[in-house]
Order: sequence, then C-alpha cells, then structure tokens
Amino acid sequence: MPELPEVETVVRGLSTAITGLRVEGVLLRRKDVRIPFPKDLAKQITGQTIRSVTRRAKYILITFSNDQVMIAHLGMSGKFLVKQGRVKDYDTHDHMVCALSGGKTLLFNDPRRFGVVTLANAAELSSHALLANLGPEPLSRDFDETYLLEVLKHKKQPIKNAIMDQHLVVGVGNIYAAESLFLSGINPQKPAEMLIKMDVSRLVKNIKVVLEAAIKSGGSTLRDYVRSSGDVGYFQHHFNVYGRQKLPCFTCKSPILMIRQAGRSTFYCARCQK
DNA sequence: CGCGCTCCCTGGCCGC
DNA sequence: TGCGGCCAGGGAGCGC
Repeated sequence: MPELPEVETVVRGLSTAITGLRVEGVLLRRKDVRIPFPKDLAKQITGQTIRSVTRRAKYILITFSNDQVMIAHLGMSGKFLVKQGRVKDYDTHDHMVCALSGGKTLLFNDPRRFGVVTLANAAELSSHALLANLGPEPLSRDFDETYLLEVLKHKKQPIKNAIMDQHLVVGVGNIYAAESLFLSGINPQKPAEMLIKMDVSRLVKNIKVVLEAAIKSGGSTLRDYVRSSGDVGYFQHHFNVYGRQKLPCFTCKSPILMIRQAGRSTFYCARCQK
C-alpha cells in the first residue's frame, strides 16, 4: 500500500481519531508479522493514553503517556482501522486489536504480513535500529539540490533505484519514483552519477511536488487500500506513467514502457525521459 | 563495499 | 468454474 503520502494520510486520520484516548486492552491474534510483536506489548501500553500519532519516513509513531512509542510500518498491505464499538468478528488478518476509551477499537490488519509493530522508548527512538540509518525527509529543507548532488556522486546504480533507497531519502517508493522521474524528464535507468546539476535540481523539486500533491489528494488508492476512516485516496487519477504501460504518453503520445529494475516494475516514456 | 536478486506472505487477476 | 502463474505500494539479507 504505502509510500509517504499514504502513510502521512493514515497518520493524520489516526491522529484525529485516537489522540487522547486510553488503551483499555490489547489482543494479539498471532505472535508476529514481519518480526515478532514485543512479548510485553499489551502490558506496556494497556492503561496508557495516546499522546500523539506522528511519522518518520514510512514509519507510524504512536506515543503513549509512559513515553513508550509504538513503531509501526504498513509494509505492502498493512492497514490501521478505527471502528466505533467493540469488534466481535475479526477478519483473518486483524493481527492486533486495541480497545480504546470512548468505545473505539483500533485494528492493525495486514494480509501479507510485511508490516512491523514494535515498541521503543521515546528517548531512544532516533537510535532505534529501524530508524537510525534513514535519510532525510523529502519534504524537509534538508533534502535539497546540494544534498542530492553529493549523495549521487559516484553512484553507478540507476537513478530510480537510488531515490528508492531509504538511506538516501525516505518515503519515495515505486509509484512516486516513477512519477517524479517522468516530471523531471529523466530516464529511470540513467546511472545516478550521470545526472547533471539541472537534472538533480528538477528531481528534488518534482519529488516534493508529487508527494505534496499526493498528500493533498489523500494518497493513492490501489486495490484495497483504504484510510483508517474507510475513505479512499484520489492521486491515482493523476498518474502520468505508473501502471500506464502501452498507453500513450500524455505529453508526446508515444507508448509508456514497462521494464524491470531491481525486481520492481518501472514505467517511463522513452521519448520524454532521457 | 555497492549493488542486484531473492525472499518473506496472501490475495487478486488473467489466461487457459 | 477452477486452477496455475504472475503480479503487487517494502525492505532485510545475502552473495557476487
């Protein structure tokens, strides 16, 4: 499901829905997703109040009144759902169920189980193994032309793979990598070190443009992705290349190509992207 | 050490 | 309709 805009959308929805509520009970319906749930998860958060819901990269951070932070990642298919009332019949993939005050129920559902739910102390959060080596936030001022030029220097890997590397910049996944390279007129196969300053400048700008536009649309809804409210996102209607193989480029009418890079599908226009 | 490949897992869709 | 194959928004780990 999620790249940065989808995670940001989930975080905003969750923040509104559950901030200030108290955890009345936790049910784990299996012992792990991608990694085991902490053994003392229920004990650590039961009775605590949810202080905030924030984001770092594609990780959702739920901070409790005892300074425990739940670090959650949605992987490919993870969802947080907030329901009014207590849930009786669970979906097969409802792995974590949190009963909250106000009669609300928070569900973590993840069919493919590539997601993560774990805990850390607030004070040790930034040095936690999952968060310690992440690159800058793409929408922050730290992500600029000077930075990207520097980290792409001497990188021979294709530019698309480079911008999807979370150590280099976070939040850019398969969709938004393709879309930002299209807007920048850069061939996704171009070795990163071959980008000239103007390419890098455009790429930085367009990564920000595309992510911000997607957040405004509530993210992209593909397949069954829904926000915790059950609403869907709309940004998929703005794709220029993603999923448009063989269809005419909106700019030049030549067919969009689909190739495979590092095991992932890449979509681009060979005429517009050099 | 930098990079690509494989794998984790389930489900939906397509073609036969 | 049933079934096999292929694909999927992520990322860790391994081997070259």
